[in-house]
Amino acid sequence: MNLRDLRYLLAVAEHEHFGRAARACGVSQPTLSVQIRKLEDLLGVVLFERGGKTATPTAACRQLLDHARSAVTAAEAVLATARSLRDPLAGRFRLGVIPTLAPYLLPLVFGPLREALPSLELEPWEDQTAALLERLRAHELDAVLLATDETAPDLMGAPLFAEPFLAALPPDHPLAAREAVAETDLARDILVLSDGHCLRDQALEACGQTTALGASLRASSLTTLLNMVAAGYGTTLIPGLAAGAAQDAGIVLRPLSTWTGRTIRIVWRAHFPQRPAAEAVGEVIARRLRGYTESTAADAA
Amino acid sequence: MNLRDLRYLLAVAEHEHFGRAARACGVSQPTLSVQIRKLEDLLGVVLFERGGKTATPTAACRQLLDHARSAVTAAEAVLATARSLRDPLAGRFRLGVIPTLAPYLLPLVFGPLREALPSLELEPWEDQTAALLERLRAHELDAVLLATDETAPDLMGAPLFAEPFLAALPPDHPLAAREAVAETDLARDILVLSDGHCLRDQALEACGQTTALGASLRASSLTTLLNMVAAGYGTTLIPGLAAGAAQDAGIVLRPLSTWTGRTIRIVWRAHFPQRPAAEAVGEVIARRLRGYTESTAADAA
DNA sequence: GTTCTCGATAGCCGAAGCCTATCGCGATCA
DNA sequence: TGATCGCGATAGGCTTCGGCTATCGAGAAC
Repeated sequence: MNLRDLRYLLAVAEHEHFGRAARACGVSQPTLSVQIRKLEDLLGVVLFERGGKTATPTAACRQLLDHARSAVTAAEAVLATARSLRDPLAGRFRLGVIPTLAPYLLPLVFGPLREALPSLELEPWEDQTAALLERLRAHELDAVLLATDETAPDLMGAPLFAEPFLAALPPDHPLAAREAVAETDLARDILVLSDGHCLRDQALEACGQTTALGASLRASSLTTLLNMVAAGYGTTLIPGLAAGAAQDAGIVLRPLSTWTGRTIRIVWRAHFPQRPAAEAVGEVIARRLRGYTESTAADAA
Repeated sequence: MNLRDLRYLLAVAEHEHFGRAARACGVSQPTLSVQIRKLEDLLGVVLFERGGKTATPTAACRQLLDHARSAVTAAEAVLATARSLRDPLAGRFRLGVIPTLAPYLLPLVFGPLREALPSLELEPWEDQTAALLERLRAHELDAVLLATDETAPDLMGAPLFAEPFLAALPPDHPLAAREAVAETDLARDILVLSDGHCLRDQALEACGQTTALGASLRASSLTTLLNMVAAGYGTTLIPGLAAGAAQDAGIVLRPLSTWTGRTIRIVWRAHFPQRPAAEAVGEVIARRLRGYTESTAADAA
């Protein structure tokens, strides 16, 4: 049985006339006659009483009409829904962002994203790199913003912008007197985030270290880390976008003597069909952050 | 778009695997791939993310699944309902019966009908001949039981049994002394039903008259007519099946000297598709009334 | 590197659906 | 009563579509 058959059935039942129903369906009258006959054979039920002038639905037919109608309308709902979903730049878009980036980047890009992609419903999700990738591979996220460079054959991505690291010092720290700071100078009393944050590893690596100060001084969030630095527990490296928050916390920022930083990338599954949306999101973010490196360096100076 | 396409869609969405979905649908994997691809083209929406190992429904797909499911289940409801309606001897059967027959015939045949046609839901409808035919032609009745012989090209029918007329007399009427009564003897003081009852015309015709006693003595129902006869207002002809009711009313019944009566027929529309049911109903009634003429004559004697 | 799995593609075949032309029946009208 | 009209059914031919088998190419696993 075919949806077409049901449409024919409904048309004949409505018009009580094969010719008019055929015209309404856009087919010839013989076509309709044959198909209705076939449907009657298939169902084993006479659907219409062909009188001299009219074709009247039988009692059996009338019991089938409701079901037929709901089948046809449901099928049309499929088409209608698909039509409204056709735009790849529309619909829900679940974007994962690492915690050392989200609070500082998202406020900058929400506006431009809403403007450029008005029908994309952006749903941010904040978690650490490994968790984000797991969710991405499980189709629970559509794309993620990462600061790491590893690649995988099942994933694709695009770099968006380079974010410099800045030295974050207590105001009374000896290094605060310098114009720029060498990473190795920080190594002595550097504080880092807890395990799992990519920034932890990157900061340690930049200073040429593999272990940090005592476990009791590992901060679980960048905000806490900044508060610890401001309180004089030590120094740290912060990502450039967090500069504003750091200064608000009363921290002195200094550029590093040699440029060091991380590259923010957007990453999606290689087979992700909404790839245009991911690329568009990336493009908007990249455009918003264009020329960001220089201005941040200027702010810090 | 086809119901088949929706079934395929549901299968792939459920199994998240083209090969297994194909096996579940009973088709080859290429068939499924092609049809899903076509559906995606038609809808303008990517339905599945084909990863290395699995095919995952996209967000858009998931929004379509409910509609697709309800379309498929509604279509299956059409088939299931049709299957349950397939028996032509099942379902509602609206039977019109004339008022001078219904109260006396129906009690006799309800039992046999229930027994012979257990899934036929008989709905009796009592009205005069003209009204019954109108409802029959309007598809508001499926068949009617009539006592008239006229035929029409759009109707078909079958005779069921012959019902004799009996002379109905007040107990003290002079004719009550005779063994049999001639119709013409009744003519003098015959009472008849009101306009519209076929029995009225038949009774008058039997007596060779065209007008009856004064209008004030036209009864609107056979029961009233019997009561009038019992009260001595006059005589009448009653159909044989009403003999019991007449005797209960205290009326003397006599057979007519020459057999006179009416033939009860069942009539349905020429194109009526449930004709087997109409014929079966007629057959059951005819069988129940077989040999009825003689026994009634015996009762009256 | 080899093998296995999975989905996509190619090429062919039969069924199904649609069309036009025509028929047959019944109703209507002259 | 015969001609005409309207309606649904039927016949024959064409095209499309959905199905199959065989095969390919990509990616994962051994």
